[in-house]
Amino acid sequence: MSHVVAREKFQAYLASRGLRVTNQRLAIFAAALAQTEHFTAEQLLDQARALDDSVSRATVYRTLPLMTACLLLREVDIGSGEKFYFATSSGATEVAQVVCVDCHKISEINAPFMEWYGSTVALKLGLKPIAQRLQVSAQCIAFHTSGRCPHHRKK
Amino acid sequence: MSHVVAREKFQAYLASRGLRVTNQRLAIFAAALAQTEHFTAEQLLDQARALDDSVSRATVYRTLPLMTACLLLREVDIGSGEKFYFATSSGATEVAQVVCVDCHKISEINAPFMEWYGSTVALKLGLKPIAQRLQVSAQCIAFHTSGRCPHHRKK
DNA sequence: CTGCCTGCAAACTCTTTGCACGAAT
DNA sequence: ATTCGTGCAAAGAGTTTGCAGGCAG
Repeated sequence: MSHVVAREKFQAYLASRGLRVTNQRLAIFAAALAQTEHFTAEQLLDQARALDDSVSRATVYRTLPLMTACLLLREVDIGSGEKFYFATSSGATEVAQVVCVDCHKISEINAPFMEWYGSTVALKLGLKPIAQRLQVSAQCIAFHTSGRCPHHRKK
Repeated sequence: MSHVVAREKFQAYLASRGLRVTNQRLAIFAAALAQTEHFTAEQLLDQARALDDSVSRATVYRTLPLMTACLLLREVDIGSGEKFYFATSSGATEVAQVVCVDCHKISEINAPFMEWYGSTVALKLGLKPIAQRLQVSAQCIAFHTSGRCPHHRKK
């Protein structure tokens, strides 16, 4: 989805809810879409401040739910204490995450029959499936052989 | 796995690590295995205190990793802020969780090909798969039709 | 103008940790 | 005796929220 189309989608969502289009929300939106990897609220705050230094942490936390609600962002919780976010790419509706146990880098992959699986299994239990998530923990081959991961992060 | 077998497994694990078998650890162990649903650290603290009122919150948090390390408990993170635990039932190695979006009740189901899926997908990316988790969010049928869920929890 | 938005800082939740006492081996 | 375990309370991390002033519509 192009940046322009995404921005229209965001503004349309705000308008439909009677919410205002502020500079802070636009800066956070732009920073979020500019990321090439999964990011945390704190990382987004840094990036958004580079565009508009008046952006506060509170507004980032208040804007993230808006962007996930209109499907511009996907929230990913890998159980590490902090949540990650990533721009919803083109039409990929069924994705799973692969998390490197060493550097914690998150990759997304298509997971074709995940939805079918959730439906089958939930219906068997008398439930109406809403969503499903699949996460795979793995080691980079590089890490497995050399003991070091090429994408090491600080934390 | 019977209670007795499980306790032997726990004690063997402690012994193998040079850790001591204390009344508090045994109370926490017994309380954990007595649960019929997924539980939080706080709920376990209450139950363990019913068996031994000297058990502290810190010891619960220090004992949970021991019980998960020796595979007596499974840790389940549904992204709600707090972690849940559940006794590892008989031989079920491949399980997925179904979480009711209304009451947040967690059910476990067999997920036969989950491991195969993780392996396939991770290898395709040049990764060595370690573990995978699949979670399905769903509505109880009762909730879907009547708007109320039979297992409503307070929080 | 009106009422939603914002930044700030304090509050909150869950979990971890430092310390001095206590108990298992 | 030694050494590990424990309770307590404070610290920590991430996120949410109350409030008074600010800005979009």
